[in-house]
Amino acid sequence: MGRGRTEIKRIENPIQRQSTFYKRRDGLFKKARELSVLCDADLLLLLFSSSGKLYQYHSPSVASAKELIERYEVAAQTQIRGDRRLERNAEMEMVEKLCDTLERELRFMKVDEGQQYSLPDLGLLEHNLETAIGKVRVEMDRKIGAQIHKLETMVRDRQQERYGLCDKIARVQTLRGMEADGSASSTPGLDLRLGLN
Amino acid sequence: MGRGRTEIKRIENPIQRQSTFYKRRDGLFKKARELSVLCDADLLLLLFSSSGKLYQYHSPSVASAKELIERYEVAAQTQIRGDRRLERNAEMEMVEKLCDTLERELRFMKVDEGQQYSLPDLGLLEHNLETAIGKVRVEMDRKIGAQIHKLETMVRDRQQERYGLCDKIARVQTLRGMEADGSASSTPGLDLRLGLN
DNA sequence: AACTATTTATAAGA
DNA sequence: TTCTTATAAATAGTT
Repeated sequence: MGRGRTEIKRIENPIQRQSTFYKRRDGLFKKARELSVLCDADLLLLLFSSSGKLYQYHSPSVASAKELIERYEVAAQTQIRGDRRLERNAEMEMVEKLCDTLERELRFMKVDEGQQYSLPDLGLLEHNLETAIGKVRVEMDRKIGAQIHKLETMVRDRQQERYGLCDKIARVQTLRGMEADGSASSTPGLDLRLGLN
Repeated sequence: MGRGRTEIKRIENPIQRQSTFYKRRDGLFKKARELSVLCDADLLLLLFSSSGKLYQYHSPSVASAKELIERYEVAAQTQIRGDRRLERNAEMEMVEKLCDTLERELRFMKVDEGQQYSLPDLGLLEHNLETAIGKVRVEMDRKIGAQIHKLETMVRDRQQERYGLCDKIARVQTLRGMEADGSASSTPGLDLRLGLN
């Protein structure tokens, strides 16, 4: 649109890129709103400009972006059924499938007034459901463990970096002798800048 | 665009709504791609049709929707700083802030060759970081606990429903006498339909 | 799915 | 930024 055909590739001129970003961002948000209203669809649009600033839009029908993200996470798992990474989410999926099936079975039984299935069958269902939940718990523990491990690694890395610097400082101080003794116990400026109290 | 001005309100005719949904969805995705390429922006578009089907688009520059969602969660917290629900995520934010600050401090020290801060200050940083991580762990445990509780409630509800049905079955069987004795131990049809083995 | 008459978006210019 | 305008692009109604 506009004067002259536009090639779709990165705009190198930063002024022009910024201008185009504003115009097309507004256009995209408008189109998003129209689609959600016209077709009764829920939608979330997260947009990070090249400078890292966040712009977001979500359809008025949903309360928050978080709500749609949660819905997405459920739906995405269903969508990748058959994918190779399925294994990682197999337990979660199994619980969902089980609940669905159970619901369907129970509905069916209600219609037929208990003539179809025996108590042992129901017991089997119950047992399988409990097994699945056990697996979900193990998986959750595993994931939490991984996250904690990641954090610990992060801290360790920082510590190592710090120790390296401490060595440097010590060497510098040794070279200079012991003229600066009272200044080592507290540096309020740092505390203030860190804002930790 | 198109013949006749379009009012932006829900299309009541389902056929027309569906048709419009497809056309505008394609248009929106195209615009999204163009914006991300032209302006070097990262974006994520989650779209749920009125029937609940998920469509998604994310700019080629990011590996997955999950990646952008995580980035969003960080950015959104910064955005709602001052909001009341801040408290719930205070620990997470604190760790991030700490890491940022630490990085900045360390960079500064490198430039000034260890003349600015003492070892005790660095020890304080280290201690604070460890405290923050402890808090993060507690929060993670709390969240996991809540999820497990939710699942347990779900299972309990299902069990109650089942037990109610079992009573019904028992009553029906009692009324009929004991003519059906061999059929209670296994019902392969159910197993097959459940697909649990 | 395709076709077009129109409306709408926007690139360039001011 | 913001507005204006010439023109490209999207799409509503239709087949």
